[in-house]
Amino acid sequence: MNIKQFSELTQVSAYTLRYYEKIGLLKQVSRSANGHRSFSAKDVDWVGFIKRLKDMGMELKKIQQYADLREQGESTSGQRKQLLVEHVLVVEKRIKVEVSNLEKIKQKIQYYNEIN
Amino acid sequence: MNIKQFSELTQVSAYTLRYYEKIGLLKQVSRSANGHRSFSAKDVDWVGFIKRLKDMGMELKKIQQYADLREQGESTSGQRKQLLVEHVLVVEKRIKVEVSNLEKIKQKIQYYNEIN
DNA sequence: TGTTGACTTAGAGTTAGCTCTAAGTATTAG
DNA sequence: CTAATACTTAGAGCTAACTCTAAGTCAACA
Repeated sequence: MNIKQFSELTQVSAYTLRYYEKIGLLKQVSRSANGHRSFSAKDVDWVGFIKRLKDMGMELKKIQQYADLREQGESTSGQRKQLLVEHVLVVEKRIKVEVSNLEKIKQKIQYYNEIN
Repeated sequence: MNIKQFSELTQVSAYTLRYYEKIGLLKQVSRSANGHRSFSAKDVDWVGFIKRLKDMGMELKKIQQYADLREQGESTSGQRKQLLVEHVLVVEKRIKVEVSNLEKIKQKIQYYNEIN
């Protein structure tokens, strides 16, 4: 699959895909005879996972660490798990803050309702 | 209260406070005889509110709109309420996504637990 | 009296994460 | 054969939200 098709499938722009490769998020992307990138189904999964981590607010640098570990093979699965466990804690904390912010803002809205 | 004291109280740097004034988040900050900014208790509340909106992921541009309405007086309270109501929906949606992301990532962690 | 330190302004620099441009090569369609 | 299209690279440009610098004013203290 060339970069255009892959871009459409993953909903990540070709610019961004090249950038991800440059910063080490996408490793060893294979090339066809003419030197063009050739993406696999595995790459689709991996980019999907990157997107999820990003959506959870993980910085690209952290994701890159995960990518490095992943490249080193099975022996690093404990470390990768650890990265995820830590980030889960971050997100759980964040959700709590968001819920509490919501409460406060809803009180303010309630106040606006009362003055009208 | 001068900018240094206000900065410490609100935990917002003096740089950022001047920037907020420049982009219209802080309106009509009063000045003392020597031309220095002089902040009030009301300003403390307002910056606290800005911080909460920011923490809820509201962009400074949106907060600026709120600040504009606020400056125009009581007659705009309906519009300000509307801004908040809309943002509450955004945050509620976001929380749902985060909860679902958490679930997926926890499954992955579970998988890591099983292979060890 | 001089120097320290808090303030003022306009505008430049920083960071993350893209997004785009320029210049060039290779394949495909008419 | 020519034109359009898809790709390649290095590196510049963009946006949000700061963060800092430079140059200057002014009050207080030794």
